[in-house]
Amino acid sequence: MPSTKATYHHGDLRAACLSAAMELLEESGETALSLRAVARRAGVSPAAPYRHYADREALVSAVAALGYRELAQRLAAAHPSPSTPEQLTSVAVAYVQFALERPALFRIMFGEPCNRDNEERTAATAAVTLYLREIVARVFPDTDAEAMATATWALVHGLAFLHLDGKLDASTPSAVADRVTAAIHALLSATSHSGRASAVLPS
Amino acid sequence: MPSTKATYHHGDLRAACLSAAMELLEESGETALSLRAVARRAGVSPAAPYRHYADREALVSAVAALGYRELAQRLAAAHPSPSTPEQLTSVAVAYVQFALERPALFRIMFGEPCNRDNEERTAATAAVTLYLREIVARVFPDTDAEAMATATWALVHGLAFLHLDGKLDASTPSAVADRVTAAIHALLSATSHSGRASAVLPS
DNA sequence: CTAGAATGTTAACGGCGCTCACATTAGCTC
DNA sequence: GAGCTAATGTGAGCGCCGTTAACATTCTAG
Repeated sequence: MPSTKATYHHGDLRAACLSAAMELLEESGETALSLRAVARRAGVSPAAPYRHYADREALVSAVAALGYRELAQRLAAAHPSPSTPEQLTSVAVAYVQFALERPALFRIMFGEPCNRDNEERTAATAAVTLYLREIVARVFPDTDAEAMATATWALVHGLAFLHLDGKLDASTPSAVADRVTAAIHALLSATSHSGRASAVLPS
Repeated sequence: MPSTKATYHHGDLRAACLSAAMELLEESGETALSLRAVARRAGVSPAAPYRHYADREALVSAVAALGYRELAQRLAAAHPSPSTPEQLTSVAVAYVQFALERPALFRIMFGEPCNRDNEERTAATAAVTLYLREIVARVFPDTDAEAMATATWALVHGLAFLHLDGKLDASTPSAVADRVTAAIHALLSATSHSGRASAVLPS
């Protein structure tokens, strides 16, 4: 018998709402997250979550924060501490795959008009930023770390969104991986050739 | 007296809905587009738009398509036919500024789970894709045009979204422009293995 | 002129976010 | 343990939303 049930008080509804929300996001591919659905899933009345989350935005921010942590895990799993462009590329592929495998979560993390002053959320994104900057500084030691980190994040983030929106074909994971790799490679090799804009060098 | 009013039939409700939607998007910075609000703005009953749009998605797609056209105009205004990295950068800045000046529209264009098979929408994005590839092929003649076009679009698109979501500071337009420029230059001057990163672009 | 297509209105359904009054319980104090 | 208080749940209800169905008005073709 589950000790957390059959009682008027739920036990830990706050956490239960969070995992219910995660479940719903995994199941229903693209539909928006509804507080009432979360309450239903948690086996609780529609008003109950409001004891733990000020409003829908608060729940969404908590979900997003959790999403950032899971994304960080996923990236670290792709490569613990990349130090070459190839390794960085594998991290980039992992980023895009995360977005494609969990589109609803990714959209909540980045797609919604967000609450800037939610501390949990900003803290989680700050962690991602830091992690990324560290990696970039290691892979490209002789560049402006901040600008380079911004650029790579934006590049990868943009690739994720364009695939997510169907602007780029995302039918098979390997095709996506190839495209991401090709895009990064193209950008990184652009300079050596176009150091002077008018110089057309043989490839 | 306005000839288009005071009659039972509206005249051109389809177009009126579109422009009403645009107005609402400009006014209410970030709130979602509601079909009922559009109907109110057009001075018509809540059910009337359904004679011209199958559902909310259809209206949203039409708005998005119009947004793509306006974005294309805006990019062309930044530079009619860029052929150097600097000129391309100015187009990139225009892209990000468009996103920041019209966040609600931009979110509708890219942020919503979109209807892949809406022809108007796909046609408009195809136009953007083509335009971009053409530019990129001109600026970087000796690279794989498709990969490079994908990469630059993703980079710029990612920059736009990260600013939009507050992941990057977007308080002043000039700061944004500087960051975009710096990011692009950082990427273009980053050479992985072949070392020399200091070969910056001719200014 | 008239029939029917096109385009509008009104009313209604269910789902949503959210609030308020109320019920139940947990935990602290004595 | 008994009793008070705060925390946490329920239920009813508000207004908004998307959407549909039945009905009204107007345009247009024959």
